[in-house]
Amino acid sequence: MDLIKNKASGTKVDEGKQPAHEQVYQTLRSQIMYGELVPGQPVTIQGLTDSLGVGMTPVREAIRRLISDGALVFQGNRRVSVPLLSNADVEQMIFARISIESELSRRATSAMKPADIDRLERIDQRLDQTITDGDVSGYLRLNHQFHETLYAYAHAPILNDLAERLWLRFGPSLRVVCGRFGTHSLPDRHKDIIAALRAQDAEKVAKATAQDIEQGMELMSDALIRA
Amino acid sequence: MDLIKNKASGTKVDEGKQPAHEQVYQTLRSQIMYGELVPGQPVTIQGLTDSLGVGMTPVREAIRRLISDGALVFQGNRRVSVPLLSNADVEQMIFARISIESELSRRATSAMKPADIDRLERIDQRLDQTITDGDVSGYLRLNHQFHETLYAYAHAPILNDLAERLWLRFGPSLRVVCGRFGTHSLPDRHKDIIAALRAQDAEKVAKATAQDIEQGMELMSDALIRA
DNA sequence: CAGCAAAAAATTTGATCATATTGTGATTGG
DNA sequence: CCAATCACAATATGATCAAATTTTTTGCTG
Repeated sequence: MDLIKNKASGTKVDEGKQPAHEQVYQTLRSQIMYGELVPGQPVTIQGLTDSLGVGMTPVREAIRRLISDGALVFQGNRRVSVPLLSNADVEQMIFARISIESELSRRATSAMKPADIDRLERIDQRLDQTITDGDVSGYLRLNHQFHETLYAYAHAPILNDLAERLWLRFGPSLRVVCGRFGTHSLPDRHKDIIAALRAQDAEKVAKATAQDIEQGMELMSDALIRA
Repeated sequence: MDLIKNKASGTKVDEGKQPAHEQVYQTLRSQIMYGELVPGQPVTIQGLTDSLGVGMTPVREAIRRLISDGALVFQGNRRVSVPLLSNADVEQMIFARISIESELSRRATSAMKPADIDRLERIDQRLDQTITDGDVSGYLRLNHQFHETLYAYAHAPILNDLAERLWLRFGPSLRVVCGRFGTHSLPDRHKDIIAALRAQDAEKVAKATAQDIEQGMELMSDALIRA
């Protein structure tokens, strides 16, 4: 009786102790974060109830959460869609990301032991592989994982939450950039970050993080102008 | 933006315009922001359906949004409550608020015309009245209105959104501080902000904003230690 | 008669509610 | 003190109603 026919997206929504609305949220969140939904694409409740095989209440709750996250936008007449970023939006995000995420990096530095830094480096190596392979989906996932892993050591849940919120907002647009330019032109200050972590130089870590963010976001800004 | 056409007769307020879940959200948000709910207080769905007179679906959606906002917290076993802040939380909020809101102030400076600054000053005068009256609720509302009005001139919706999110989080705890110490010891760098705005000195505006934030938040931090 | 525009019907989607089901905490008997 | 049971609150579904968009029909003009 638990068998739920899953239509499109390969993520199953059955099995697990978690309530359905939580699972729907995580599924959609992941799809948005890693650019499986195109900016501007409309999102309908009934479409999701069909494709995910759950009732409308869990879907509605998940959508409300995502709207609150800024991962989806309410288009006025009861329509919901994936956000399209303006240049002004990107500019504000650059400021906010640098402010918050540099601080997260700074705080993470002293908490990281050599083994932790090794773990981060292994993620970065896998990340390099996705770049040479031109694997956009893999790149988006591992790039996020790199930053997420680093920031976790800051033990600052509120700052982390603010950062996550920003990542959700630019996820779909970042995917578009990668689709346009490929993965080869993508920035990677991760080597600098790792080196500075090894040197226990918090300011250098923060600086390298800021540069990584700025490069990535400005690439996105450039791509938006052309779109 | 669509203009709403007025019905010719009876200008009775059209409450049915907004969907119920939106109204529930706004009601709860206001109650949380202005401290009508005590930190740690449990929030139940059924209690709200009874007291607000709506079905559970709108209530559920509103609660999910507020959890995503950080205005409510999910306590694991299906329990939802108003957040209790730790000292670490407050410390992170001080950093985030100063980063974001100083920048909002900085950006607002050049956009404000003398008449706009007058409007801000009138809000501050009413705020002073609430302080001398010991009117805690009025203080919380007008203090928020002062900052909200100022930040609106920055025309930076994403930064604004981050700031609002932070205000929602500390709202209930701020109320507790006021209840403990009264309104007389509350910080007010608003005069400095207004003076700097008149001088068109963006850096001074940002600095005064940072001081206003820091004083208020550290008062809160002190109160939390004793609690 | 053709083409455009406006109006009306139909379909799609969203909002709300009532109800069934499931899981959690409390209580009471062993 | 532990465990089986009970009561209640939360989760989830489908039905129902309302709103909006799309499609079809109709009427008018050139």
